[in-house]
Amino acid sequence: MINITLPDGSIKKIEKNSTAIDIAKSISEGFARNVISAKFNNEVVETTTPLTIDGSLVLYTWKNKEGKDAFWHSSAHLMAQAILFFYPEAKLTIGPAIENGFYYDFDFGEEIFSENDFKKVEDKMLEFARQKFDFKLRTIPKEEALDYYKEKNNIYKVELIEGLEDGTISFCDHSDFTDLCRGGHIPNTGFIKAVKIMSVAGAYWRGDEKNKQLTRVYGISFPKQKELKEYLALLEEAKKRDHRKLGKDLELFTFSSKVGQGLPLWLPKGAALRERLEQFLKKAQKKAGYEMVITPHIGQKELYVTSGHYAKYGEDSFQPIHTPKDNEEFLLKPMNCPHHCEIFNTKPYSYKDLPVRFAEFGTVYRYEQSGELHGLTRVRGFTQDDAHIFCTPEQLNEEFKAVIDIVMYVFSSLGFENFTTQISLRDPEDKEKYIGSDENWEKAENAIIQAAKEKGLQTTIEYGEAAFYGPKLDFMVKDVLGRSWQLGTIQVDYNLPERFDLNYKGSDNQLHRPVMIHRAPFGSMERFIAILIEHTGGNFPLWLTPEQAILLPISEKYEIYSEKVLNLLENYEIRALVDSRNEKIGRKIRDAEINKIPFMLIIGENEEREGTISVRKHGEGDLGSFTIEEFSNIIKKEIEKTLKHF
RNA sequence: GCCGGUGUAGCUCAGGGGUAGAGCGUUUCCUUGGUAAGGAAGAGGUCACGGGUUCAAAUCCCGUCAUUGGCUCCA
Repeated sequence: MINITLPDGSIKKIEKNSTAIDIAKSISEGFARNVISAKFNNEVVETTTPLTIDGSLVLYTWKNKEGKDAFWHSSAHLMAQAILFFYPEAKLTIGPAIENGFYYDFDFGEEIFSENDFKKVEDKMLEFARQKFDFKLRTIPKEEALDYYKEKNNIYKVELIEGLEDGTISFCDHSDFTDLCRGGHIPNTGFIKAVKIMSVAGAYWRGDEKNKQLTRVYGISFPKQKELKEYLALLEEAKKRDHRKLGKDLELFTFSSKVGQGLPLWLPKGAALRERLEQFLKKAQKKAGYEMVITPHIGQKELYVTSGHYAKYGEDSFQPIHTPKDNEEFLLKPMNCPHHCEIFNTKPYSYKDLPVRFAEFGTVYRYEQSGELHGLTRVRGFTQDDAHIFCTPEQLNEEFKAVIDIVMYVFSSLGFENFTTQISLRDPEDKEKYIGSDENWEKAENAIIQAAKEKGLQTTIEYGEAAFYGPKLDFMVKDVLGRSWQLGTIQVDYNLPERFDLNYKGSDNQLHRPVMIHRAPFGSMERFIAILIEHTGGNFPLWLTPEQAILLPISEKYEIYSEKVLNLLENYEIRALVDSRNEKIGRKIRDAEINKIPFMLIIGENEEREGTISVRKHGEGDLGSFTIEEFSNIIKKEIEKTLKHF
């Protein structure tokens, strides 16, 4: 007998060689039918693995993340089986579960696998699934494993096995399919009731561009057909909030192939919205002691040689602009920091002058690979809400925390609650990618970790995500399709001050190096607005939205009164417009609702007589009649709810 | 940059080797109305661009551009 401890602390005495499923059955038959994955002593085991020693066991169902992982990973095996059925020569590589579903990377050789092939693979997967093949894990000697894949000419599996310890190598079999696999499967294929191949894409072997490109097939599967339907419906809903679609519908921005890819054109409504965002931040920054500066869009190549940007990105940037005169080379600015360093350099500073904070909405240009461009979230020309703080080492901690406060203020004012904070550090394995001394890097990294801790931020640490000149604290937010984007960023930099030979005079009458903080709460106006569109679904906060109200006269007879109301609203600084189309009121309301205008003001005989407006709120309905002044108070109060003072 | 997909009216999309289609929008006229679509008539397209195959190409093939799902990259 062995003792198995369950998560609630209870201990089950059971026969040696019992399995996770056996233990689940001893709890309840119904529960056992739903158990699809298990962890024993904190390691993933098969639900059919015989347990031979005392230990703690956690059982998982579809409702747990661990259960889903096992389900989807097993589905990847099933998909590989189906694909081998049609493409026996395809070579297997890896097939993990991911956040939503799974993928499997294949080397199809000369064959092309495309969308047209999805249906037959799905059907074959379901056909196999229904046969309820058990997933069986077996450990085999390294030599045997290598021979098996060498025989099949599968260099990928051979490479994987060569990196493994003998004795830890296992294969998973189901039906006639077998695959190198470390385990974590559902009991049998019968649990998989619904499958969908989502997409196909190229993916480099081991994520390295220099390696061969494999074909990655993405799929998702569910224990019930209904859940698949719901998932697909959810995806459809998400697509409706896509900023590229809403940006077009709401006339915020556009692109022109004549202007060039990745170069957004802001339409009047979008430009006005962006302007309001800028004013909002400028106001907060002014209170926080920032000074605005303005710098040109180009700079001499030499500037970027000094900063180190040229050595790092020169080849992969927009190439230098040449003037009619010989030997003059200018670069489109990819960053504002070198310009700001030169502003700092225009006069001597005492420690009493610091910190100095230069802010600029600086438009920068970066040559992003064409395949990377994406709506407003990844573009070639964009505007950073940039600022650089030059301070003494002693001031660094306080300054950094003050910047965190601004970022949090920005995020809360715009209703971003689902963000994560990530500390991006150097890749300790690849220090060549970065400039500066180990000592300074350590100081900078510790400064960020310390400040984030003092501010109580729940951070994750990502190695290799730092900028080449310094580590960062990044604020990450997801878009509608679940992709993660960096918005706000705060960076500590000991390197550029050195490269630009920045200094200040200390109380000891000696020259010292300032520390530099780069920061952008929005990140870029383009990306921030893109994510804001997706998070709000186009229903922007009232203070930001293009039109706050629309006047809907019942008929032409009330147009004069409507114009009068419009003027009054303007006096209260309410952004409004009139729908004077020859349409019935129902139609005007419908269109205003679709256009996501927060308030609809209906104007007819009664209102003209009483000197009022009938107010209808977007998504909510009729609120009743109000005077213009009362209505302006409604707007004012609603704005105050979201827009706090910094 | 790489691997797939897509490109037809302002928008959303159907079609597909032989006269270019729908809904919405837009224009004009009728209607003057009370909280999510009033009626009628009209205008609108070198089917992304350039080559090729063919008696004939929007349709098939090749290339380019743009766009899109990934990969790589992201100062």
